[in-house]
Amino acid sequence: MSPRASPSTVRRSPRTAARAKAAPTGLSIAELAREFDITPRAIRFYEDHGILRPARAGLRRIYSARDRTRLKLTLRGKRLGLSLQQIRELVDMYESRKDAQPQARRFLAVLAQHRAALEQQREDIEVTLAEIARHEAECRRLLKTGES
Amino acid sequence: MSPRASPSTVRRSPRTAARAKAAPTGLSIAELAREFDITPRAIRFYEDHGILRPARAGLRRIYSARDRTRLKLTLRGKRLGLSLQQIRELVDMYESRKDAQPQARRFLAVLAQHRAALEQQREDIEVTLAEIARHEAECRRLLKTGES
DNA sequence: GTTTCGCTTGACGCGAACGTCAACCTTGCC
DNA sequence: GGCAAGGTTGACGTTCGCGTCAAGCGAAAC
Repeated sequence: MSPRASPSTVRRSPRTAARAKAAPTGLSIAELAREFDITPRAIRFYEDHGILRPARAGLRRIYSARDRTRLKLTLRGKRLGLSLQQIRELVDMYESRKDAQPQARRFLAVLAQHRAALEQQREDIEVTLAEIARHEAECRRLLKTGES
Repeated sequence: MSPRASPSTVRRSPRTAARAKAAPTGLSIAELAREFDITPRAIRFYEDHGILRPARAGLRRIYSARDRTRLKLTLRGKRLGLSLQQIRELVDMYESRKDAQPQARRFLAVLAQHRAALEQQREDIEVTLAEIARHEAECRRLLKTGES
């Protein structure tokens, strides 16, 4: 495990801490990057693709709790193999008002698709884990019989 | 769902069928491609990266049942987000003799790593599926209350 | 005032995983 | 012999997801 900084352990440099006195809720890009163990470049890249829309103080980006949540969802999506486009669709929907009927119906359709994909993936994982278990057992058996 | 050909439904063109009379076990690249719903180019690409090593009849590639298995593992690995390098490592190990102790130990280490990754991924999937269920319920609730 | 730190916007580079196109070679049928 | 179907090897193009400079800016520290 790489030493990831927990949310409560976001290191602020002296400079940054001083500057953020009046806004304890907003994170700088570097702080956010450290918290999730990614590079600022990646975060800007996600913004370029419409996934994040941080507030600005002049030019500098300020990340809210909402942005943090979206980023968290983004990284989980990546671990599951989704493309940034798909991720954008999903997080947009998660936050969209679902009170309009056509929106809600479309939402349900997309959710159903993703659910199907995820269930397929879970199946793949179960099968692979079972295979791994078999190989591990076989391996250990061979190691034992081979010993003195 | 796209109309995938089942293994028992591998269409052979008249020409190909005639040519394969004497070797019912070997598949041509196009046949294999159809069976798994990928392009021949992809299959050759996997060969370039050491994942497949089909026999040859002259220049033409002939795929055995073993090759089919490796390809199947490959595609499952891809669905799980593995790189072709990782996939090669895995399928090589799956087929390697595990009777030599150092090999077996290394094998166990790699397996443990992959298992950890897969378990993390399964966790991600469970969480996401739960979220999806919540959103679906919410959505349907809103649709109902909104109706007449 | 100037240096420094953290950040900004381009712009180009890159590896992975193929798609696509060109040119050529066999095999088998007419 | 001729022709088409299927296959072969390059070689270059493309998309995705960033990495890596380069040049500049604004606020703080000296």
